[in-house]
Amino acid sequence: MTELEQIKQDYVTQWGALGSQWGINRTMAMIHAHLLVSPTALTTDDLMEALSISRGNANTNLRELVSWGLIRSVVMRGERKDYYEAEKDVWKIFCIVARERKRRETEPASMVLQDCISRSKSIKSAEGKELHKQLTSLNEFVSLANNIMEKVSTKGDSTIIPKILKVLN
Amino acid sequence: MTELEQIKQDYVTQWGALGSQWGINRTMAMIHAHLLVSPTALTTDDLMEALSISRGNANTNLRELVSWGLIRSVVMRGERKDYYEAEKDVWKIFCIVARERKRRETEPASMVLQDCISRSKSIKSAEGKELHKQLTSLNEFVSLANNIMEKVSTKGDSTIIPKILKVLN
DNA sequence: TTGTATTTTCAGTAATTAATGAAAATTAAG
DNA sequence: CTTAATTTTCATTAATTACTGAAAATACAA
Repeated sequence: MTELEQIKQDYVTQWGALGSQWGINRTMAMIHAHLLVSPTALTTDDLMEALSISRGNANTNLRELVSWGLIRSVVMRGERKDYYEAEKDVWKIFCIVARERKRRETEPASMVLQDCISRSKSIKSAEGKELHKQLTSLNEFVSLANNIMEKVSTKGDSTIIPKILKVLN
Repeated sequence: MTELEQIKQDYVTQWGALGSQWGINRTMAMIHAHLLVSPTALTTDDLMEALSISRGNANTNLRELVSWGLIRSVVMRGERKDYYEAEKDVWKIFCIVARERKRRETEPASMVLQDCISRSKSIKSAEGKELHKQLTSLNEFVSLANNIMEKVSTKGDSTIIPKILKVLN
């Protein structure tokens, strides 16, 4: 194994280990990492061999990555196998992650809160009013995060971030 | 069970179910949700009873929530039991979440990338140069997210968010 | 200091998620 | 249309995470 291959393998392995901190499974993170640094689109067989995983596992996680929008299927003329490549533009990755975070985290949370807020609205007791107030306050935070991610993920302009950083400084 | 109690229970249960999407376990999310809407600080026994969980489970998750900074232990005069309360200021919650996301997600990811970037720097092949380039690009994205979360979590001023939203619009 | 209250720990169990590998289903080439 | 390549599915197993409950450790009151 060359130094290059060792570096690549370490990167993919460690990236995979971090996956579970991000709420995705290790294999999905490893596949993504591998495709991110691959100069060419790869087949299921390529990935099975590179990562020592089963065909079923590869298939499941490739489909999940496609649903995230982080990778796409590529048609290769003259080939019957599906090829996959990763989205490599870091700005686009950023938007995808923000969008998916919104979809999987802040939107469902806000829906739960809104339901409980509307149900608690008509409760007259002091305790009920306090619950209503607290849930409303919490929903403001969640909606705010939702709003920020919505805006970030729909901005087609990578110059937006320097502007945000300017405000922060 | 009153309507109020039903709403509270639904909120806690559903919040708990969302926890696994956020990378925390269901019980930890439920404890946090319960403390967030509790008018008073609560004991381990209170939580055990309210959420039907074991003492060991309660202890483990309370300690984890304390390490996140989302709850704190409260000294009650004349009481031997530990009481816990949640941080209820939504702006502070926002900062805590940003800080912990940074600590658990973007910082470790950036460390992995930086290590691999420095190791790939001396590789002369075209493939090595391409790997170096792609890892560097990816690290820019991760460092950017890191930077934003650093700034957000250390700003002691809740007026910063309207400014960010203004830039986004 | 003793006894009891309280918290923490941890061996073992339970629950959930991830993965395998072979069969079923689908697709494409001849 | 047939055959083979390829992908998807799914029953089962494996791995990982979460939880229990009792014992150990710690803290506090008398």
